[in-house]
Amino acid sequence: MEERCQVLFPCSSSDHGVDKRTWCAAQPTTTSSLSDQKMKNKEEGKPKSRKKKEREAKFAFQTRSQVDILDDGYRWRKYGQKAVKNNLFPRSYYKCTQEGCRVKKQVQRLSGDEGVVVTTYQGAHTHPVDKPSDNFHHILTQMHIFPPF
DNA sequence: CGTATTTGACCCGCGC
DNA sequence: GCGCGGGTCAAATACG
Repeated sequence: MEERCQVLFPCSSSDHGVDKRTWCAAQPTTTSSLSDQKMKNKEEGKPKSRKKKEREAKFAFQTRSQVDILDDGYRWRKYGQKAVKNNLFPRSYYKCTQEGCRVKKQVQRLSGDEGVVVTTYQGAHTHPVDKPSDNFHHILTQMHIFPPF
């Protein structure tokens, strides 16, 4: 099956006032220190390990595809799904199954444009891709993005 | 039986 | 201070 994913446009700040600016949050600003550590343990307050939490590079792009999950060659494990406001379709959260690789990605299908899927990547992989996908590489090329993917 | 997905609970930052 | 919106965990379930 060849899911033809046509990249529409990356999330650039040079918008024309479209309602797609919410995805451009790739700013390294210390927006908020995510508590990626154990948050469940409220018993232990461990006030340590409070370092600067610089945000990982995050970039998003939209594609026109029939399937939500684009095959970029990596293996992802779904760890969450939440419904966002102003969107009829839920947003899916994925994590790279590679050990030590904390790359996250979220997929969101736009309501209104059912064929449009927004994919947001966060972080860089520590391991090379095992199953290269020419399709995904083509998308990155169109976006002028060439990370160590 | 091991691994991935599902799904509700939980947590946190922010706006009011 | 509280409620909302968004992000993550983890137990249960599905699937090979």
